Amino acid sequence: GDLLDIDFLREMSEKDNKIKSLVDMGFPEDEANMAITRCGVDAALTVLADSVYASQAAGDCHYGNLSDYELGGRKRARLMEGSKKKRKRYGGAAQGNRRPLDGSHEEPMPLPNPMVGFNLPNDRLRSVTRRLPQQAIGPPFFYYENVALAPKGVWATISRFLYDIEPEFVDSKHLCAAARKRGYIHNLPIENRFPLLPLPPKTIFEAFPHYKKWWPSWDPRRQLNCLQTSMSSAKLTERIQCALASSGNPPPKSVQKYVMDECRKWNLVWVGKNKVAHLEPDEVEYLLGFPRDHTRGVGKTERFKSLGNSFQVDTVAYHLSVLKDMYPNGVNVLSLFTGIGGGEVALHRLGIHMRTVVSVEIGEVNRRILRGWWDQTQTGTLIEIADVKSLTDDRIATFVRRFGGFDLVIGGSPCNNLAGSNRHHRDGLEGEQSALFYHYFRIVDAVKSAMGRM
DNA sequence: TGAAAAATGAGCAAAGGA
DNA sequence: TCCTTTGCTCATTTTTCA
Repeated sequence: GDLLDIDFLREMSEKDNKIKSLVDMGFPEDEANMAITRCGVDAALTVLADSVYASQAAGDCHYGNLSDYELGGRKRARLMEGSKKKRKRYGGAAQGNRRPLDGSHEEPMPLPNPMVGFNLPNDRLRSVTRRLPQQAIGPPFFYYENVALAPKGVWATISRFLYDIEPEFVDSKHLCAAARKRGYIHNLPIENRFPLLPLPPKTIFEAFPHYKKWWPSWDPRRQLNCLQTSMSSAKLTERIQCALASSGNPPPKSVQKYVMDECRKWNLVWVGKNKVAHLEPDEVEYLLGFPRDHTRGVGKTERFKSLGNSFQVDTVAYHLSVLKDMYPNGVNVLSLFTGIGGGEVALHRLGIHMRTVVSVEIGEVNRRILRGWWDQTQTGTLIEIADVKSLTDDRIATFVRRFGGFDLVIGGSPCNNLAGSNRHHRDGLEGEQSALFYHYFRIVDAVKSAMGRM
């Protein structure tokens, strides 16, 4: 009796959680409920989401808020088709299978080595050609970004929702002095890209010549690791200084290993005899391609957090450069999860005029930073929205009518639940913040269909 | 082919400071 | 009191190396 009750309660709370997640993804509650009834409470969220779409495509959702989720006839067929095709290709279990179709059952998405994307500046040799799937071709152009090293299956799911486009994985260490392994899914042409000038320094010493003075010969680093959202404490600097001071020169291998491990983990640089320190905010701004003092005026910790979450501007600008010739009169941009405006800075540095930017960003500090930069550098219109969930399909249609459509939908959705350094809630694409990816998809699709009606 | 090393947009509670 | 900083958490995946 007790066991049964516990099982029952577990199932109920599991069901509540799944419904909440699906609602967070932008599905109506009753359709989420139906999908769970069809597929079972243990089905993975991706399966449930597919099921809702398949059901909508089949036209059997005679209830619920149709207007928000209405899809054109062609698109319905496409979504259902894609759903079937994928199920076959991935050899996944049919809906209703009690075993969840989680990442472990997805087709692997191998990361390229070296991680150079489709091509790099001044490297025509390695350039590849690609054919976009028919349903991926714009308008609008869109550009999506997230961490490359996500849990298994995440990129397969993201790619499946974003019209089966193959991700472009790029490590920004090929364009600047710091690593940044990211995946980009976009429907932009990849021929005739050009980089921002001047080309950024690609080594630590080129970026910060004065560090050469104290750099020991046994520290082989020439580039930095990924710039993250938090910095090491002063105590670590002290511990390293003590360890080095109480050993010879050069220090024994064991001390070298301890120091190098910490230096790599925290991106420490040599600023004095036996003295390492973390980077300063203006150095991170520089490495990421932002103008000096872009994030100035907020607390140091806030600056590191916002910068750690942002684009590497040179990398993104290289991909966006193809827009310059296409839009000599400027672009209308829908910017989701804008952060401190890496995409906007990239367009500006490319010399692409932004007539309008509709920006969605939850962080008040980030909105303030973007507004400050915009008012100083731009002549176009900036509309700031806080919550992606409040950007309904109706509002999107209104914006599309008002501005004559969006030329670019750009954004990187939250990586909190995907990032390797998250020890607490690395729950994948279904995690609380990372599930906002589904809003990115919803909004791109809403822009697509609103523009199709123009 | 396997084990070990390295890398990674993080998050929490508690201490510290204005 | 509220906000910022610090120490600790020890996961997952890919790459390197024997």
